[in-house]
Order: sequence, then C-alpha cells, then structure tokens
Amino acid sequence: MKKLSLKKVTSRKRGPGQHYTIRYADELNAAQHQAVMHAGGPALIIAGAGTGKTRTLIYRVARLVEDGVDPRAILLLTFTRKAAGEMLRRATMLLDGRCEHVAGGTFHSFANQVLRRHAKHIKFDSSFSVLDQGDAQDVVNLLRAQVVGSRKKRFARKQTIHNIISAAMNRASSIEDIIHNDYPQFVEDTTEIEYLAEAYARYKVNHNLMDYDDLLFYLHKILQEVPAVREQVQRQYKHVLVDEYQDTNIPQHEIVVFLAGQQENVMAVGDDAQSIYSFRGANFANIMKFPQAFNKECTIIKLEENYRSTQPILDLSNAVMNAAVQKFDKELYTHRQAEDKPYLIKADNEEQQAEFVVSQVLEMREEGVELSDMAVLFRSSHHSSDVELYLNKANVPFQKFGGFKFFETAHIKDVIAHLRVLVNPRDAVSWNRILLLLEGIGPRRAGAIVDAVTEESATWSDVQRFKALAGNNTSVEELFGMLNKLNRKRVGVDECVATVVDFYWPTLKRKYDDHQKRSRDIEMFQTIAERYADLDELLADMALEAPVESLEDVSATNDEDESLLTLSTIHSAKGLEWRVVFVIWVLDGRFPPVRSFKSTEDLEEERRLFYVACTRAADHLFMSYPMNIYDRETGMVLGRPSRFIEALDQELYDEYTLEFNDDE
DNA sequence: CCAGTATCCCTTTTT
DNA sequence: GGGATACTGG
Repeated sequence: MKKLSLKKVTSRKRGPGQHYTIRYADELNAAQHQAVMHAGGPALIIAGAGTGKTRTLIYRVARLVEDGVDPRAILLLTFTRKAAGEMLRRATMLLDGRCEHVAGGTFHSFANQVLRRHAKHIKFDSSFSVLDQGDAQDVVNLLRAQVVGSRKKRFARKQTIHNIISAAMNRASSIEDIIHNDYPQFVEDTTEIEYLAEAYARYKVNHNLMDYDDLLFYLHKILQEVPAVREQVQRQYKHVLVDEYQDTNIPQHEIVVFLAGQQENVMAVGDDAQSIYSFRGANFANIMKFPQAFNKECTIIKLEENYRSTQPILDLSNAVMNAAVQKFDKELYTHRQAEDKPYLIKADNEEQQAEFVVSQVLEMREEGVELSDMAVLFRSSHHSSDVELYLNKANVPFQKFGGFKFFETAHIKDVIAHLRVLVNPRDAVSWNRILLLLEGIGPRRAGAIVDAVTEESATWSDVQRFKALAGNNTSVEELFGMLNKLNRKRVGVDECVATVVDFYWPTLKRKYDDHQKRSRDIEMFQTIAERYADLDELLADMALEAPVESLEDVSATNDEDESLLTLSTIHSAKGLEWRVVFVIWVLDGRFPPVRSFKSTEDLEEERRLFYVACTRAADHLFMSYPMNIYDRETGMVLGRPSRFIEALDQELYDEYTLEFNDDE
C-alpha cells in the first residue's frame, strides 16, 4: 500500500522538493499532500470534520517556509486566537522557530494592526479605542436616550438596536431590509433606528472609537480606496491562508480578495457542513462562490478521510447531515472501527443529568482517560450550570469556554474604563461609566462632566470646574486627582493599574455584596496586565484577544499541569476534539431551541451545529437530555429528545435510562 | 437631582 | 436572572 518516493540525498540545489526536511508524501494522504504542495494561485480546500484540515495548513506553512518563503510574508487568518496560536505552535514543532514569525491572528486583530499603522488615511488617530460588544451597546444607549424621550411606545432596547446596525454591516445590507426581515416588530421605528445608526457612526468617528464591525469595515475601505496601503499590504504578504472559510461574511470575503492581489496566492479551507455563524452574517454560499472571485483558475481539493472518530460516531454524524434540507456533497469515512455506539441517555431531570455526567467523567478517569481528553458541550452557555455545580462538589477541575467572559464582568470593565480615559481622553462612554460609580453622581451630573471633559479645549487640571458641575462633590476631586497624577507621571502599566485598583476598591465594596469573589478577579486582571509594557496594547487586547476562560478555571488552574475537564459551548468547541464528548441538553426545545422551530433556515443551522458537536468526539459520544422540563416562554412541557436524534435510525445509537445506585 | 425599590419583559451562538 | 422603566423618599 505504501507509495515509494524518490528522495535526493545530497543535492543542495535550489528548487522545490529538493531540500525538504519533512517527508511530506509519507506523512500526508494524497489530497492533503496536493494541498500542501499547491504551488500558487487560488485554492479551495473543502475539508470535512476531522479530516486533517489543521494538519494540512500547518504542513503547508512549513512547506512554504522550507521553500524559502519569508515567514513574515505568510498571513494565516483564523477565527479565534486560540486556533491561530495553536497552529503556529504546531508548525514550529514540526519545522522550526522560523514558523513563529508567520503573521497571523483573527481577522479583527489583523485589521487592528493594519489600521493602527494607517489610521490617518481614514481620519482616525492611531490611539483609537476598540469597543467590545458591551461598550458598543453603551454608546448606542447614550444616543438612544435622545430618541426615546419623544416616544410613548416601547422602543427597541440597546442590544436590539446594536444588533440591527451590526447585522446591516455584516451582511452588506440596509437597516431597512434587516428590520423588515428579522425585526418586523420595529418596522414603524425604522426612521429612528436609521437615524441612530448614523448618529452612532458619527459618534464613533468623533470620539476615536471602533467597534468590531468597524475594524473590518475600515480595513475593507482602506484596501479599496487607498492604493498605497493596498499595494504595500499586498507586497508584504506573498501567501494568504484562511481557515474556517464557511464562517466568513461578505466584508471578510472581500478583504481576502484584496489581500490576494495580482498573484492570487490565497488558500481557503473550510467545510460547508460546519457553517454555524450565520447570525454574524456568514453564509456557507460564500465558500461556494470563492472560486469565482479570482482571475486565475481555482484549484479545488476535497479531504474526506476522517482520522478522528470511530465509524459508529461518523455513521451517526453522517446520518444527521443526510437529513439536511440542503444536501452536502460529502460522506466521511474512517478506518477506525469500534463496537461502541453513541449513547443516548435519558435522565429524569436536570440534576440527574448533571450527576450522570460527573459520575461518568469520574469513571472514565478511573479507566485512565485524562480529564483533558474529555469535554462537555452544550448549545447555550447557561446550560452547564448544573454540571458546574456537581463538578465543584466532586472536586473535578474544569475550564469553561464560551458565554460570558471574564473581561465582560462589570467590575473588570469598571477598572478598564479608568485606564481607557487615560489613553483616549475623548472616550465619553468610559468617562460616563467611571463618573457614575462615584457616590452622589447620577446620569445628569455625569453627563455634564462628560461634556466638559471631552471638549476640545478641556484640561484635566481644571478640577474645580468639574467638581462644581457635580454640586461640589468631593469624590470628583479625588477621581481627577488620581487621573492627573497618572497622566503627569509616566508610570509603568503595573503601577498604573495598581493605582486605579486602589482607587476603585472602596467602590467595589460599596456596590457589590460579593466583593470578595470579585476582588479575586481584579487581582487576576492585575496579573495579566503586568505582562504588558504598553497600556494601549493591553486595552486593545482586552477587547480583541482577551483570554476566553471564565472565572472558574482561574481558581482551578493554580496547579500548572493539572489536567482539566473542558466545558464549552459548541461554537467555542469548533475545530477541537476530545476522546470522550458529552453533549448535554439534547432536548427538543433546547437543542434545537424553541425559537428556531418556525424557520427552516434556523433549524438547518442548528442541525449543522449538532453535527459539529457530534464530530468533536474521537472514541466515545454521550448525548443526554432530561425529561419533563417546563419552558417558561411557551408554557410547553418538553420531554422529547432532539428532533435531530428522533429522525435517526435507532440502530445508530444505544439508548439508556438511569438507575440509582446506593454505593456512592 | 440621586438612590432605592417595584414591576414588567426578554432570554443564543462570537469577534 | 438582568435590564429598562416608573415611582418614591431623601
């Protein structure tokens, strides 16, 4: 079966294939090898789950570097920072340290880098602040107040308004269309929302702020409208590799086309069956249209052999996708046989489901499976709360991905807001936030001070003026005293953060009953902040590449090498794999959720999400659901397994109920 | 003008 | 369980 290949031993002549240290042909299958060796021009790799997509990208990076391509001229775009870091680490292990210099990261962090360098072309200052989701909503809320006053009826909430504006950007569509299609209940408010969208855009320009969508929008704009920047970027990157292409939206797709330049050395990797980000404007049709975007002919390569999962797991996963409305032209196969079929576990209630997961995890650990080889996956981040509780009880260390993030908690954002005004004094939202924390300052006085302090001619030393605006409130004086001190003395990041934390400490105690727990988070933040030499960089990273772990694991990870169980939303689990995977809450109404029932499109996205969940498992797949759960929204009593499972041939899985054992 | 409380509504996934 | 809003008391 093994192919023989000729290998030159002594030749040091330049040219492809004559000086490789890695035996590509032996270590890759034919399709992977073709992708790795692809010389240049556009290429699309359609890669099913577990078919060695990441491996292929890594080997390609190594191959390019071995062929003498400057690592800094290779750009590797991914969706999560986790994925980018992991890939470069593996490439470095495979080849050598040269791979560390490969340019890479998420679309957003790449945009951030380019835009800071060329900010003047789009009339921004290079010290612009990046707004995360919550910050962006706060800005919208500030403007919303102007509109809402004149209305009797309930007006859309800040989150909804921001979602609409964001959806219009990401789908390259108009506000009107988005409201019409997705938010019909706000059709009469279209004019106001359109006005708010404009006001929001203006506000961000005036205050030197960018949200996530702006990063992509302005990168797109600068590449389109400023030839000098476009050509410079195109010269810099000789090869562009994009992972998870099925999750790109229209602006991202166009950015990739710009980056490709004349040479069109761009390789996109993705799986149409794993498109799970349509809420962000991604459309799996994008990946289908990819080949037409270029002048040169696009090479298309399919990877279909799965190296991850056993055949029974693949059989079930394939069956899930075969029932899709839009069929995908792909059937995964493997040589990994096993007798163990996926398990479907019917629990009486939520607690029993959680107990089952924990006891099964412990049992597998007894059998020698590391905790880090196991994961519990779920549709929505709050689905894991019972499991978390029981894991804590049983002293099982875990880390959780997805859902609410550490840096989005109120107290951390409070501290960050103080730092933000130091870097960007025009950041009115942060000013507003920190002023409202002071005792005796409400929306009115805060607003007056924000106006005064963000004026063009304002100087912070004008403390008495600000104090007067707040009815001679002394805490205003203290705040400005602290900020002025930091502003004058160019202190290090660590000292700066320490000063702010000291100042914030009494507020924390006053505002939160659980300040003990929260102060530990703040200590954690300080530890992270100390690693930075530059405040700008710290703040940009907090919005763009903040660690995704939530609080729980912070206490759990004290022990460096301790093996941790993973809890994760399915979205955050994309691209990862574990030997043992639990998918919990596979209850019709939770997964898929009730709200997706009436739309075929939404249901199909849920189906793909379910497919992603199942294909994370290498050896064992446990799916569980509790019986008889009441749904407050609809008043329905839910009790059936997910329709994706009910539609399957019963031969594909084994069904179990739970019995109590007394030997605990 | 601020702070505290009561009430109603909505509740996904990520950069 | 959190956010927005309305109302009350200081």
